[in-house]
Amino acid sequence: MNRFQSVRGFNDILPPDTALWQHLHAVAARTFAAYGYGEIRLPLLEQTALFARSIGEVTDIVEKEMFSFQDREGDSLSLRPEGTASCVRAGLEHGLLHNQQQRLWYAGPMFRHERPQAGRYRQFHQLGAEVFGIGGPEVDVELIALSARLMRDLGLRGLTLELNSLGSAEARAEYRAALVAFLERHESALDADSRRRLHSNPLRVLDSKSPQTQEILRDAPTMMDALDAESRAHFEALRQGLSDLGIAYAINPRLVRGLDYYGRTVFEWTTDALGAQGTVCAGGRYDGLVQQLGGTPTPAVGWAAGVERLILLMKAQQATAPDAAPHAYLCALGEAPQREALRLGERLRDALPGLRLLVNAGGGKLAAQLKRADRSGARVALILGDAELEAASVQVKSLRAGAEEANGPSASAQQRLTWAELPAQLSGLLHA
RNA sequence: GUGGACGUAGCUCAGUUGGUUAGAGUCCCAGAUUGUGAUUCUGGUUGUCGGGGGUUCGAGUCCCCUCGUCCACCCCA
Repeated sequence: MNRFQSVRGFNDILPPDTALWQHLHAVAARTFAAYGYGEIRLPLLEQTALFARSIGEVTDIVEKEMFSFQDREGDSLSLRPEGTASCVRAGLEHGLLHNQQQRLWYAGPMFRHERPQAGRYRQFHQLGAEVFGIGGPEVDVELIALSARLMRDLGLRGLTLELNSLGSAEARAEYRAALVAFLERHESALDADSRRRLHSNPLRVLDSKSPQTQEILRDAPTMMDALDAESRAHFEALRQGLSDLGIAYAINPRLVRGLDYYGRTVFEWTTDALGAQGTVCAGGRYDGLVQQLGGTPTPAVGWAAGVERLILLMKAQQATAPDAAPHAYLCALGEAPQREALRLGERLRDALPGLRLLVNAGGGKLAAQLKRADRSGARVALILGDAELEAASVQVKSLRAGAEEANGPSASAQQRLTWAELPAQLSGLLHA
């Protein structure tokens, strides 16, 4: 028997995990709304050239990680590896960026052909925010504050905010030259990966994990020292703004980005609870990208968070999602009661919006039904047999007797109610 | 892409130096007890031992290939 398997790195998300995902999205939507951000929904497929132009031709993402293919017309298309490029493209295409300020957020799957690992998948999900048309450091502060609130409201703890500035394009070019000159003097002592990056993407040498390379970097020039006056002022204002809001941060002069479009502010929320995939949310300023994609110069900042990693952290820290178990479980004994149970169920749902009612559809003995009711997490079982049907009533039996049992053998509460009395009794469950 | 560990019932795992018909717990189902759900007892279902090939009289166990998971590198959210 040759059963199908899901494609490597493309995962199913099942209950009860989906409850965590729903909770995360609900909290995110609420948080973005609290800051006046509008949701933008973008396609999964774009022209390959869009990503090559925005992310950078020589980045690993574009060189070897995109799912690219030719469609029937021979156009080269790619599944999006990130959201910012599409967001800018859509903004330009619909005039959203024309002399305007925009606060946008998005959520959805992204695709990168990497070797899967915990917290790293080929289809993964990001939650992102982008602000266009505001160049001042206050927006950087706002975006970081938003991300901080989001993670706090998800119940996450122990995250570190790292901060750096990559300066203006000119300052960065000068710094890059200085860094390359420095590293070339120590080239023979660098690890192989760093030697390879020395000429393709020298800034990435800064976050090399090789201890030997980090040793050499101790004496390397830093971007901080090379900052242009304007970027320096921007960075100072950002630091001040974060302090004003009581948001703690650590300056990490080695913090760089893998995507080419970033400049000035860059930041990352990291954790040590997730092994090698410790970055949970990252972003920065990318004032040059809109122009690079054919628009007029437009300042922009944004960040993206890895949903799988947030979920992993929520689980590790036992963050809880709101209880989604049914409030009540309706057991029906026999044919006529079973038909009536479906009708009664509809009436109860009409009467009590928000009620989570599971009607047993499988039939079976009462003992078995009660067992299922118990397992479902419901707080009460409603029992409908022929006798009850006759009297237009049900027996209401409370489950979840764990607390009672601790206090000794108490007969669990059971009472008989008419259908008319039910809604009033059950409404208490909605607010318990 | 590189290196390493690991794949045995739905889940967690045991399976001795290769040796009959592959096991436990849990879950699920049925029955008994019970107060109609917990508990207890009895019985039952479930596996091409990830897949393919090889060595052998004989492979879950050894070898090769392959797929998958995990860890680190790499990359990044």
